[in-house]
Amino acid sequence: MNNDELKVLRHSAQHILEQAICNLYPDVLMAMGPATDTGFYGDFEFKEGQSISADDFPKIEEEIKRLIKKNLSFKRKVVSPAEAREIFKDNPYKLDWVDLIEKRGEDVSLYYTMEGDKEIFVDLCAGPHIDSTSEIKALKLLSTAGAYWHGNSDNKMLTRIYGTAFTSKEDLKEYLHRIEEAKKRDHRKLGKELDLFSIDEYVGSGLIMWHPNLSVVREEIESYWRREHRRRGYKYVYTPVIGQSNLWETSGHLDHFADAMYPAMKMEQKDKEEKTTYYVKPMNCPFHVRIYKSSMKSYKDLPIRYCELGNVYRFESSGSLHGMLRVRGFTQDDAHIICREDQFIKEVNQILDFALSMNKTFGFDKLNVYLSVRDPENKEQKYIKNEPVWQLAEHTLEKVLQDRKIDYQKDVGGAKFYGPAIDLKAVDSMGREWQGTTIQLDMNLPQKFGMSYIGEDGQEHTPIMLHRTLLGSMERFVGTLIEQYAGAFPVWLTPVQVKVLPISEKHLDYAHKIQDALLAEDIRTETDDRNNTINYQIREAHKMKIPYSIIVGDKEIETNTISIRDRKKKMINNIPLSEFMDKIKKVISSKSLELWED
RNA sequence: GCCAUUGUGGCUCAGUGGUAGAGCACACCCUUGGUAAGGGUGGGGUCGAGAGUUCGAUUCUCUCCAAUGGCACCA
Repeated sequence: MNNDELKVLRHSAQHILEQAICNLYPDVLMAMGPATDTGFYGDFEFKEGQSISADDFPKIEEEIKRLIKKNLSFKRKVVSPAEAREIFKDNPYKLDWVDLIEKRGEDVSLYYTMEGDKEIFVDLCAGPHIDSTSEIKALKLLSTAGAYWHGNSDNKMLTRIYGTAFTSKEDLKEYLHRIEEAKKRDHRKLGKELDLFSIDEYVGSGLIMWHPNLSVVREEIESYWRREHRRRGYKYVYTPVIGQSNLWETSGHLDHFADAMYPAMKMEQKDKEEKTTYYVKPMNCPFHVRIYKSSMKSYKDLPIRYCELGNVYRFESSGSLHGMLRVRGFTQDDAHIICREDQFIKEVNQILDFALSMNKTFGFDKLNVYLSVRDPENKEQKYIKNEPVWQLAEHTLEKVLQDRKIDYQKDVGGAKFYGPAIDLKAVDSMGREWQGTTIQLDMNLPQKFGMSYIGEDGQEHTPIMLHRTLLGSMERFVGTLIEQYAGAFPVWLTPVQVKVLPISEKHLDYAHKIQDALLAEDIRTETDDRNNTINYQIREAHKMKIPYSIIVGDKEIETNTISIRDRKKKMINNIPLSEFMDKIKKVISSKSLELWED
């Protein structure tokens, strides 16, 4: 059965869910429910005071099974809007749908659930459906959630029930198994197990503390990042974490981004003369603009590429926080490129190349590409006004993608308040998307701050400005990286590259000798000098996903060699240290994703 | 922010209207062990915070905080 057929099956399963719910809870109002890539869901409005949770699933599943066993079929019937309104006169959600369908000029189709030739249930539905519910061999309800009607937070919140269905019990079992496996890769779980990071209630939600282990990973990424930027003509800058209110007024952040900013710090009590207000920065751009403006620029100076690992803080809504992937304080691998109009397309292409190569180094070779454009319904409040420039900007970015023949989707409403963007998103262990790379055209700051350069003609011109991040933020990127590798980092990134395990205490001196020799070559090495059995030490090293364990005992000392067991359980006995050293150095310098190079 | 669920030693989790337990981790002792847990002893928790009901609350109720799954937001 292919995916489309499976979707039809699940859509039919969803109808059965609705019917089961209506049988068990006669006062319920069904709103809507589609099939998804992995299952289906249904949105319901339960009677005031009535709620539903996973505890109710067995009862509902039993009712669903009872219905499925009847070998029900589905019958399509096209009716007039008026007829549909009569049938669903007590259900405002269905009436809402009828209005919508009528407005679109589509047929209003109903699907009757049939027991033999008896109509036992009806729903508004475009179809299609399976021939008989007997095709549904396995069905499971998975979770409940709240969801707004039409996805709009001004509307009422409904109760959503998620479930999935398959054509065989084995497929369902395999699916559930896959979810369990994916959960093991969760960076929050691995973050604890591998002692990588923590979020502390005392410090605050969404604020990450990087433990020593993960700090090593970050340090390696950052030095790689710096080197690559230097090679591509970027200049590093450092800017403050706070800035005065006039900076944020001019930039437009207080008009368009204030919701996400930490509240103002007012200094009037400290000094009655000076009533300055400061804000913690949610973005680095205004600072880079001020650096640009600190001196007169010629057309010959452009493009200028300022880059910074900039710490920004945003007060993200409590419900959106998620481990390291959505946080309130983060370090963007930010850069601003200020260029002439004739340089702009080339710069965008260079950034795209840079982003793809950077992501590839870390094993992200497939990322979902989005062109983020304005939401046409919400143009007025959400975005700065300048219709012709918006259109040109969106068109130009789209053309870059088209010329490169990159597959992309449009993210309508995904544009920043100051301009459209090209966004690359990675997928986490549970299939959720997280944006890393973003390339944004800024149509706001050059004008707002009066940025200029002197052209060949001796006149002042306004430059074009691009914002971009390649990794997104260190937090989000490393979070997805943990999941990508399931905690087993490639050797060049991994916190402890080698663990030396002495068989007994009398081999400790030799173990330290090996450790010192490796440390002298900048290979991150530790010795397990706790008084434990070798089995125990191996187990510990393996649990911590350390790439190479070096085991030393009498045999190794006698022959002046080492024995290795890697984290994939491969064993190499009694080789000279120098031989191993050559190999690991090669693996590190090539940033290999493997443990051994040929 | 909204809906639902959850919150017990560092971690994973059991448990009860009469102020708490297990395993792992940790400390000490014994053991000196060759490729995924050697043995013993011990320390450690105002049961997320506050209020209420009760003779008595970790257990019941309410509020708050945090986490989880979604939705909304953001990017």
